[in-house]
Amino acid sequence: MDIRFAANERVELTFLIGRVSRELRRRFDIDMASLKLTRAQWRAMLYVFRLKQPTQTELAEVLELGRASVGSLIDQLERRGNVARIVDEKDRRVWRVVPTSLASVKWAEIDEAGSHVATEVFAGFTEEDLLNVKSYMEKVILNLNRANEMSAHASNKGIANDTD
Amino acid sequence: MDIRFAANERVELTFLIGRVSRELRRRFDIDMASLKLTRAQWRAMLYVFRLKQPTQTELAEVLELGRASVGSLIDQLERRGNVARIVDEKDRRVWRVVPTSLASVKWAEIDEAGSHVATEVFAGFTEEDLLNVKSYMEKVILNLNRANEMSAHASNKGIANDTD
DNA sequence: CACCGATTGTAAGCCGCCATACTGTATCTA
DNA sequence: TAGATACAGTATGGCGGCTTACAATCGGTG
Repeated sequence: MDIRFAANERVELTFLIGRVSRELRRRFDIDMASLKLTRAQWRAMLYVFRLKQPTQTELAEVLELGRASVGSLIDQLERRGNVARIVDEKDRRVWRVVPTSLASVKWAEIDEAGSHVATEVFAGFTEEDLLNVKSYMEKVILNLNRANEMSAHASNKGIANDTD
Repeated sequence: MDIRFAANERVELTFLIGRVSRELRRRFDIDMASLKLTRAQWRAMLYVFRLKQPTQTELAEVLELGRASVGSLIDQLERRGNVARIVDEKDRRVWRVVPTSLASVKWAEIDEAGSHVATEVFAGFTEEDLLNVKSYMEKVILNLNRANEMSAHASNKGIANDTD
């Protein structure tokens, strides 16, 4: 087998993944526009319902976002009447995030919108394909984590000089 | 085969792709920090070298970005001395983008940085795996395009009402 | 109790990307 | 030749996400 996947094509492949990600977000945003939600907001709502009164930090963890990002996401959702912040009795530092009754009523509809897009996006994929995609993506994440650890060590110990 | 990939899991899969994309960019950015380039800038440079004096619009096409995004990318690269804008003799509307001699000298090194990351990211992937990833991603793009066309038609003709 | 370190959330400012609206130039056509 | 139309690039402002720095609070330890 000849080298069809030279470094160059691997680079292109990372760009392709980026492109998929961007277009995916765009499609979600379009489909959810009628619900007045962006994909990021929709996703936050998803976990607000799942977690039952999560703190913002808890949300940040499951969403894999920074606390600051989640904070502004909640701001948006609060302004539009989708969630409310309620105080925690036991810890005055934290806000607990809850859906408004309005959002609860509309949730079935909102949830449906997500399923619709996801089904559309993977049209023609078999179960096996989906599992493959998942495991490929997870493997990339693992490789990235390993790389991050390595560069962290290198800078800690002053090893570095890989490209010099 | 039971339904392991319900709509819910398909949604999660789109999130996973987004996460991969974000972490990919982060890793590129870290590796290229020593070269004073972000991934987006690096990528623009790649095509500046490949295309030989492209216009900004041509760059926008190959990069699959909007013209405005490319404009500001070129601004950054120009400020840091990586590219220059030269006038087109035949059409006074356009700028042709060329690498500076400084960038040309460093290009081999810069190019290497990209290969390094891409190799790291796909460590443990066989040729077949890489081809699979590529074709899965392309299929998603196709599905997205089809969805976009459909919703465009629907809104043109006032059909819509898919989710109602 | 007093203090110190860890933790929650906010503020400010950056990057990457987008869409929209605008300027200036080119080109086609009457 | 004038006027409409198309096209290149810029300006502006928005979203999504990040980092860094900070205030308030909690919790442990002396």
